[in-house]
Amino acid sequence: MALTSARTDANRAAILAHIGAHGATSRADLARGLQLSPALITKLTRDLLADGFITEREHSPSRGGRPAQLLGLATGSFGAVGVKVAPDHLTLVEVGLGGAVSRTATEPFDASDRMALARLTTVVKGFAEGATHDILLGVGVGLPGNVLEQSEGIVDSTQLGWSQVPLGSALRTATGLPVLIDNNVNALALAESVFGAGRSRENFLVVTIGTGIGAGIVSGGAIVRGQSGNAGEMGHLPVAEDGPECQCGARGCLESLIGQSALIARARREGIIGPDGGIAALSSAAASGDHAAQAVFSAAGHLLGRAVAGVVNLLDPELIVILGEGAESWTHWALGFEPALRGAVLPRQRAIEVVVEGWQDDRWAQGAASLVLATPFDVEGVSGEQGRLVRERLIEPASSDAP
Amino acid sequence: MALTSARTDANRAAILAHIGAHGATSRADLARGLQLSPALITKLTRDLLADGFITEREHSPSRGGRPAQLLGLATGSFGAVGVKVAPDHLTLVEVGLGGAVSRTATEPFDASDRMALARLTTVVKGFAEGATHDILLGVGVGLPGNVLEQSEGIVDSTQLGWSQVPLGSALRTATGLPVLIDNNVNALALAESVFGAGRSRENFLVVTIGTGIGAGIVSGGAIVRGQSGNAGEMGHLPVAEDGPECQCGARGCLESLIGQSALIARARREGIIGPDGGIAALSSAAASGDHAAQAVFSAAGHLLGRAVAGVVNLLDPELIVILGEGAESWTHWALGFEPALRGAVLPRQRAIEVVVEGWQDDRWAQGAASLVLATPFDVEGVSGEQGRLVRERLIEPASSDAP
DNA sequence: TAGTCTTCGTTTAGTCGTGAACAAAGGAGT
DNA sequence: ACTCCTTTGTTCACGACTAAACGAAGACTA
Repeated sequence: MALTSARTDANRAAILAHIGAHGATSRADLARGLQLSPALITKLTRDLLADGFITEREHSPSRGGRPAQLLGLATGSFGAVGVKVAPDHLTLVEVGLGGAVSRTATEPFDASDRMALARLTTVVKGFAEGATHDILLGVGVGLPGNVLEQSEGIVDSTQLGWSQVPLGSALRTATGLPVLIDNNVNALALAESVFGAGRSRENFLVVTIGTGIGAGIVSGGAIVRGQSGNAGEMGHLPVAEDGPECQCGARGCLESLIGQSALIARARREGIIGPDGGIAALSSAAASGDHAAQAVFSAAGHLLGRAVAGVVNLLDPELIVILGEGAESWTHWALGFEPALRGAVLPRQRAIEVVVEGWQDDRWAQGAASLVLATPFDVEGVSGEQGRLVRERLIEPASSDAP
Repeated sequence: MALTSARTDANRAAILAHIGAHGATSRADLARGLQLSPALITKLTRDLLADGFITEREHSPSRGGRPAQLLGLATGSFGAVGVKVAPDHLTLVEVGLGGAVSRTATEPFDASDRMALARLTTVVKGFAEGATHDILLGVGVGLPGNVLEQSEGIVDSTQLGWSQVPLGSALRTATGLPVLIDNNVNALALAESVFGAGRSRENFLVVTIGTGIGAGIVSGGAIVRGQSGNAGEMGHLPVAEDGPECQCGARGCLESLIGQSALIARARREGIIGPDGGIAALSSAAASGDHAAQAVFSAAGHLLGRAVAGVVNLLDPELIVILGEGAESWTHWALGFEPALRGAVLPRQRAIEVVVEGWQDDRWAQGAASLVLATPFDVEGVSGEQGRLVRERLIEPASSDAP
């Protein structure tokens, strides 16, 4: 290893992450993309080349001047693990620096079990040990709940029935890797921001349709977390003055009207599905042309559209990304959603872009992994101690000293 | 002037601004407050002392160690002008670095007049010429509308009937000062963040009750502006499915139900005020005990409370500041607002702090002035070219070269 | 076939900022 | 009085970063 100081060099990490995210890049583009001087890029890339983290590739054709020499990541080097924690299963992925998924796994899981934490650490440890990348930068975890202490990774989640669970430290000792934990919608928003439809967008909204309705808010390029990390609770926007009582205690919350259980209840009441039928039955009924089933979705879409319109008016985003298990039946949601959104939004926003992402279950896990991959971009060390550890691994992977 | 390079030194400006905002400060506190090393503080304060911008004051009593030497601003130095533009009048203030108002003026104004721009520049120029501070750092303007180009200061405002008005360049040439323009609610939120109830708060909401309903959103210490600077349009949250048609074209917007004209219309319909009565009549009726008038306000408060609850659930702030001409009758609004807010908000937010600020008309103008005073804090040069000019004036006020 | 232009990358000299060690100035216990 | 502790402020050596000048390598022009 070069004799650079042992301290974390954020810019070295930023260069590697940039190349990982954008592919092979010239020094000049790095300087522009990272807002650093060409001089510094020269120095840092020289070190990175000497240390074997990057290699010189072909020259890109000249655009009128000296042709650029591309720099690519040394192959097979860095990866990260992402874990999605759901009440009844775990989804794990391994991704490369560019966000590409190289390996996935799904494991049964019971979050309410007494041994849930032990089970989780075992599964993650086993998965991490089979890594296809030389170096894992860390483990990202997304879960329906919020993180009380980022540094310690203590977690609260009503959906999982967890209270003050020291998930972070448990995973850290089990794997020996830095662990970053966040709300799953925030993780998804981050993934969209770095790799997805939100790339190079500074202000957008990620709306998730699952059992409930969630929102990830990206404003000015940063995820809006709020005071205690609970921002994004779109499901509890009050939309109907005298609506049904919601779990949260209030009346007329969005979720109490168009959450999964509300849709199922209505479908049962109207005899569209049997008294034991679930959301899958309702979806397939709609898919096979049942008008009543389609009406359930489009009515929900209408309400969602009006609610999203309000949020759009409030936050002025340039893009809405719609995602989640519920988006499977989006064609039918859209019938109500589109006119309601366009009709209730302020005139200048009438043409706002809406992207519906095809649903893959490992997407959430990929989002969790991007918690790790995005840390090098964190200027302000939002990710704290664990983020610093990730950056350190990016520079001195194995604490090896000799060259 | 010292032989420091002519380029803008953000940290010098930050030191001056910090002392201005917090009063005389020790070097050690500066280092902590500005997140700079004591070594750098020593160097920079030495220069600032030599240049006569700050002076050494008394020692503060020891707290167990060496007593701190306080540094204060050289008296009578820096100020800024704030202008609030309303359809029918202008409010101007001159404030010191700490935000204290030293001079105010109100001028009649007709925004729809052909000569409005000329009138505005004349008034501002005259006001700036009577400055009580040695050096004016710049002019801040708050108006109901949005700024298309910060650098050029081109302004759109439906409320003022302005389209693409080059307000910034006009004021700049008239006064020779840097000019910063922003939406008035954003300016207010900034003022709250720097000098008001939001000081040292990272996430809060400013709700304004005027002719319409506005919101300023501060998240992570920064003002949420959205893609095109139009964030904060809380008045157009859809709240009633089949509400009256709003100016914006949609149905059931919050503003169409509890905006000033809606309240007046209802009061007239119910005979609380005469067919020519305005909001003042309604307010005084409520103040003098008219139960029907009070009911109008509390019903509006109920709707506002539910809407704010939704925003609180969405953004997870720690504080709500309520402000505006309409807040005069807040005692009656509160009757509906408080239970609606506490009832519709998620349990963990039930005790969220609500601050109602006494109304002074020059508060908006003070907010506008804080656009200028806050620029030194801008790390990322959000305020752009004009912000840079403000910082330059903070360091080399009069372009004088000899010491 | 030069000459000019554009873009890329490197070198050099100097500025900005930090950590660490240290001097200064008081309080508190013995 | 003496020592120990805490906090303040300074000095010094060093790393991070940049601006500016320059060399390199192609395209375009005439």
